Amino acid sequence: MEEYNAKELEPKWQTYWAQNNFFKTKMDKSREKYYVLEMFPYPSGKLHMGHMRVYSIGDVLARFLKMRGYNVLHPMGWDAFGLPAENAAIQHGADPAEWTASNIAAMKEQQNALGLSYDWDREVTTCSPEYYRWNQWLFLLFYKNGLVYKKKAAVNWCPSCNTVLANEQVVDGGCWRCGSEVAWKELEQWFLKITAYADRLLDDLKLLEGWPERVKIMQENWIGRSTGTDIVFTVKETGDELRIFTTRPDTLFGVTYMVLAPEHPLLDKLIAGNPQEEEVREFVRQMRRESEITRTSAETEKVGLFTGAHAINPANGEVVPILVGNYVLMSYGTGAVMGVPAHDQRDFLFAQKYNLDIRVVVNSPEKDLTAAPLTEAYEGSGVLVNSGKFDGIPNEDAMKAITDWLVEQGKGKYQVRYRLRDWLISRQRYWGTPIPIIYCDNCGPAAVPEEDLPVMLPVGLSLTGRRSPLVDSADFLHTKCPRCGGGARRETDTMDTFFCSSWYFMRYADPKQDKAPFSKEKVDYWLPVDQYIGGIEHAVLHLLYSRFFTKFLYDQGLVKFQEPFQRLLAQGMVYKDGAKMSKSKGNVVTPDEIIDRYGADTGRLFILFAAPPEKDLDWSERGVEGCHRFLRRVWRLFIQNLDLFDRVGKATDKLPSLGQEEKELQRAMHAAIKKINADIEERFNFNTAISAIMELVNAAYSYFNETTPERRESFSPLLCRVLDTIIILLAPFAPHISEELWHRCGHEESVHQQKWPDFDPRALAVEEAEVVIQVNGKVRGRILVPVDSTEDELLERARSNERVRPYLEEKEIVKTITVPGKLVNIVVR
RNA sequence: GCCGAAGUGGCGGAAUAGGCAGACGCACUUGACUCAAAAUCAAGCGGUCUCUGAUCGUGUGGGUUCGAGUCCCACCUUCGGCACCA
Repeated sequence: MEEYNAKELEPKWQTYWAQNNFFKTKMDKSREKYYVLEMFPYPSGKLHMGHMRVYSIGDVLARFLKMRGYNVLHPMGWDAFGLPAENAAIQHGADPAEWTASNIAAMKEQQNALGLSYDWDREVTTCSPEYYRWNQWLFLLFYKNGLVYKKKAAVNWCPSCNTVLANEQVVDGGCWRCGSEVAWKELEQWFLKITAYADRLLDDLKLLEGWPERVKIMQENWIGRSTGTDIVFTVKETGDELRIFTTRPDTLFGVTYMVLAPEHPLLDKLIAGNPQEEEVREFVRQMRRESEITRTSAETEKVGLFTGAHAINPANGEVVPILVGNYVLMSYGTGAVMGVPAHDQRDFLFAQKYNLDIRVVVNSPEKDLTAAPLTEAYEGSGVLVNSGKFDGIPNEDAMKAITDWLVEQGKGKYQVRYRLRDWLISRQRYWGTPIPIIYCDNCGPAAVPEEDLPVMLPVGLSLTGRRSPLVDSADFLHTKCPRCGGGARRETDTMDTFFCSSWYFMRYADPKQDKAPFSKEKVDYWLPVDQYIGGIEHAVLHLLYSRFFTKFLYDQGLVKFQEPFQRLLAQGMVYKDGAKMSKSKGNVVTPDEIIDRYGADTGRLFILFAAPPEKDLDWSERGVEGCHRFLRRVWRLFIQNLDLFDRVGKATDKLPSLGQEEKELQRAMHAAIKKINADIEERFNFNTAISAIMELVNAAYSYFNETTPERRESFSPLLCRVLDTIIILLAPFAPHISEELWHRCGHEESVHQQKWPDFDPRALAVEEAEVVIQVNGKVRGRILVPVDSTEDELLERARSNERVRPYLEEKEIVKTITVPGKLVNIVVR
């Protein structure tokens, strides 16, 4: 018998699909669309198992939905700007553009070898001028709307990548890409005002019903909204206003000191001429050397220094010392805080250390806190004391009462603050989208006029690794001022690559458009993405930025949707031997190896069968072999029974009425269809969908073992239907073997163009069902009963069952519970 | 410390609305075929015991219920996120 040979048949069908333009997608307003998207990769040149997993998931969905009748958009592209290309250039003298292009070609070949159903006509490559031109266009749109600004700020600097990083790109104090410890640098940088959208980014998380809860919570934490009050204190010595933010305005009368961030603008003036001046200056210098990350880590001890100045509490006129402290951040709130040691544990420890006053202003309902010195801060609720006219008010009410009172006097206002900071988008690197800004000594910074876009990234520069070659490229640097026409120079910073990936999913709708980023009509039809699939590592990077872009484009009237991704699937990681695959551990298995040894179908099947998509997966060579064995088993089932298919059409009209075995097989088929539909559509549980196909194949084998060839021949139309259905059900998971067997069975057109089957509830209906009999909740017997039995009949049969009877003897039946068609429970005493 | 997810056979995992715990697969055991092996096919496969049956069993301890892997309370362990955000 002919053996299953994946190596031979897989390339054959890949070519067939490509030549017949199987995966080309056209806009068709008469049909319902479905947009399936996997996060596009960085073209590193090599596909790893994580890629294989995410693409396999997406491909099953795309193929399944296509067979369900949707007009499916399933594109692929390249997040092609970024550091590795540039580093390869520095280390091996490669040309970043060529290096990237050859990596793309290599990866695309691997993707095609996996049998992925992409519409390659829509391929998007972010490092091509046709794409990054629209990055620049969008940058200018943000700029015109006041959402891009340049400011000098202390920013995260990765010494190894030689560039700045956004807050989201600092992970545990290190660079997200290379892990190097991030330093602190004062630089003038471009920022995107994502904080202007903080509220909407937070509130609209509620709309994302198809997102995993954990991702939404991560974004919520990252945005970190707190509502409170801004309160204005007065500096006693200078009369300056000192503004702080607090979420506990009810404790205002308990303030015993104030603390400023080392970078606070008032500090210089406050210490001038004081005995503490030099000491404070030294402290500030020291703080500026440390990054915000190390300075504010939980392990770092709080340090404070008296400035010599004092503040006047607007509530009671009290004079309290002003300190400077390492733990106060200039980048959050106003860069200054009030200290209430009695009601904040951090303040309490700080006050103990520096011997500052501790005054109770919220009394505990359980214990009078004013009686003895506190041993820890009281952060709970209670009634106000030592708070003038607010004494006796519950502290929750006092928050509003005190704030209202401050507002009346012009000493405060309600305020909402966020942990989220503006997105730093400039990078001091070469391989990225040039920021379209021109600096003129006479006119200042100016936007590059739209008709001059794209600002081309020059090629053929030599890269030294010391600094961006754009800085040294006279051709690039020197230009004319768009306002006065005089000599001017270009911005040499490029954009963070996350800028590119924040809208690429819209470009797929209209990838060749050269008048705009995309045509409204096409984006209106295809977007939003119905199902997005990717790694959890982008929970607050790409996924937050893309939501921000979408909301901005919505405000500009360019798109009609406010959220880019309807449903999100965060797929788990691929492990082997309990550890992440890595070269150093020597536990790497590559998609290439698997395709070579077993074929793409086996690899896809294993990766989908071994675990549900959102869970981590442990790679198992034995498991892969098991899946390969299953495909061979399917292969044999068909190849050995091809003669059945020859008879189709001849005997259809005189099919004898079905025997018990045929009915069972038919029921097994409909049960499998029902389960698989639910598993794919509602739950993404591909692992159980595949096990349902296995069960159906097992049922078919059982039938073939139990019946004679003559009998099978007389039922061949039914058997053909069952076998056809097996191929169709298998097609999204293992597309090549399915196509091969489909054609071998005598079909002309592709299996992937078949209509997906629906189950027939009538075929699923059974005449008799097995019912479990319990006595006091324990299974004591099973009976086969007609499904239309009444409750009384059921009970009677249960009671008289010989296995059950002994448990009922000399007992009183207290109660019975029946679940129709399933179970009877008799409660006895 | 705070927030979240998870904990089921030797292993990956299943049990979708509180109703037969362990589907499907792997590994293993036995048998058939074979000179033999591989492949394939068939059967078995949670623990314990007095083994045609009984009993225990879903991280631990309690609870709700006729009935709990599933719901509630407390705890343990593992993983992930946040971590002086005022």
